Amino acid sequence: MHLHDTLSRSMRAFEPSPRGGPVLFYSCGPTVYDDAHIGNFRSFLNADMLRRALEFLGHRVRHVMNITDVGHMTEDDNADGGGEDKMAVAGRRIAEAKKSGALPAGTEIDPSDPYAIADFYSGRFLEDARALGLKVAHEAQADPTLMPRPTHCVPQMVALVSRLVDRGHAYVAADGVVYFDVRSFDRYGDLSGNTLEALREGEGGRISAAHQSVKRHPADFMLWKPDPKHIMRWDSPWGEGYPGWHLECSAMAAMTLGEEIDLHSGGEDNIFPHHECEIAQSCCGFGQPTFSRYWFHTRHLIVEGQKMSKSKGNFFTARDLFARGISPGALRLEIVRTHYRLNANFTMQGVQDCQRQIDRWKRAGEALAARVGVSWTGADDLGGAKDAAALAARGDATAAATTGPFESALAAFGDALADDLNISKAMAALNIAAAAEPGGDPARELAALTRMDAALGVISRSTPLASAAPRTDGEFAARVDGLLKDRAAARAAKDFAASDRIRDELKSMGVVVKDGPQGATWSRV
RNA sequence: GGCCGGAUACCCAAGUGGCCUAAGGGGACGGAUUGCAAAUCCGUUAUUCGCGGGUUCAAAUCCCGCUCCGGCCUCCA
Repeated sequence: MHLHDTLSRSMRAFEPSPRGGPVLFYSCGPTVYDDAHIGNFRSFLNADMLRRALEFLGHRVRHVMNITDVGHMTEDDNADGGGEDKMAVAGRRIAEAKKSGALPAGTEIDPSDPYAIADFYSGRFLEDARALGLKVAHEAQADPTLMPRPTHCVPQMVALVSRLVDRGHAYVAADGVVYFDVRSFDRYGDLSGNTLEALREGEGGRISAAHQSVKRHPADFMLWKPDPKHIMRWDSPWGEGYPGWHLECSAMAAMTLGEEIDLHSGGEDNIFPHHECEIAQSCCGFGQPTFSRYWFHTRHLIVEGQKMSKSKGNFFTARDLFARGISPGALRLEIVRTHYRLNANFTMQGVQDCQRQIDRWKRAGEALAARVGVSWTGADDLGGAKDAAALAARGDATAAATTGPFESALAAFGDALADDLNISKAMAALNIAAAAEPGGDPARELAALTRMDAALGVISRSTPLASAAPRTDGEFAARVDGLLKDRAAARAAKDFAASDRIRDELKSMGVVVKDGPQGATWSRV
């Protein structure tokens, strides 16, 4: 596999580490003080796609994604943690929602308890993530260590700060805050291309002189801030307080994967300062020359050609879209199909395109499954490869001479994924197979399709969630059935005017009728 | 101001020197099917790759300039 590596700014062949074992992959996950939006999910889903692509190509992967449950400051720009904790802000928002009755029924949450707020939103995040097929979120149900939380790792963070202080890479400033000394690490800036000189200029305009005075260098960043009044705080050798926001990932990556990892992913905005600081902390703290062997960053998502923002009305969380009846599979494909190093343009039209696309693949699979005599709903998130192997085993090995279109597509599909995760090209390979004259052994064909779907992760989630399901309570369904019966009678009597009138009436109820060989079926728009 | 990406048909999106008179999907249009629809199937849909120069036997692909869009420069996926 070839991957673009942010640190070397070049395409590099992905070589497994000589240490052996699975590929060690750490992804920066969400901060749970609000619902994750589709832009957040682009980064998480691209990480998931990379992981699935590696697995398709025969690697074993241990994927860890953190869930940040400490709030961090609204004015982290001060680098010493000014402003208000985001958990406190979220608490106020929840308190208001509670007052106005906007919270979902049955939600019991204490807005003044930051842990409760974090639990509330992390629960919702995990629901969304599992719906969208984030494999790590499924695995974490059996092994929670795969999705670590900083509040459970404070001792490790404190230990890391101690090591940095001991090794002379960190110091306690006059204000009692522990800072990382960026000039003690000569590779600081390598990832982002920033130089200490350029950072000193502070052209971002967010560095205030008052906060800089205590630091040895303006780019020095906070590791621990003593603050006995903070909403979330822990004991430490530097006083009761809270950790710096870059620290958690260095500590948790080391704790869950090791001091040197293979892959690290995040959104492009994480490159600086977050990942730059992680490298400094990890390399200096653990004495490793390399923190992550490859760096994978996803560009941002725009919506309908514009930057996503609440004021423009184009700000979507995953659950907003699920509630509108958009299937998780269609949302996943729309978010993931644009190459990860390009800005993706999310559109409602695109979601629809993706739904139709997935439906075609699904039909092709169902047709094959019918011939094999099995039921099939796409690859399972955890057992996709096993399912495919079992199906292939049912196949007729003696028919090896006639390879069908899906089996033939595997090579091109894999090559496309191996080419820096070229998903569009992989989709084209799959489409060419889906459009081809069916051939080969159906069980092996279905196995091939299942393998490709295990890499894309879309077919099994291509129907809307139950929460968005059409109203099918007895009264409504009985009314629809009654009208359909009338319509069937009218059609039998060739009274098509009456038949169309009833169809219009159903349409006004939000019901679309389809006449099939087995009679009419209906669905909600 | 500095640094970094991008611009391919109505939309999304591959293609990074000859196999490109540009993949794939959606849409639109035409046909089959249908009482009419829906769904499905078949066909058509960029001699051209933001604009202007240049290099080359050969450029969407390389170089220079310009325009526009996006990102980062201590909130952010």
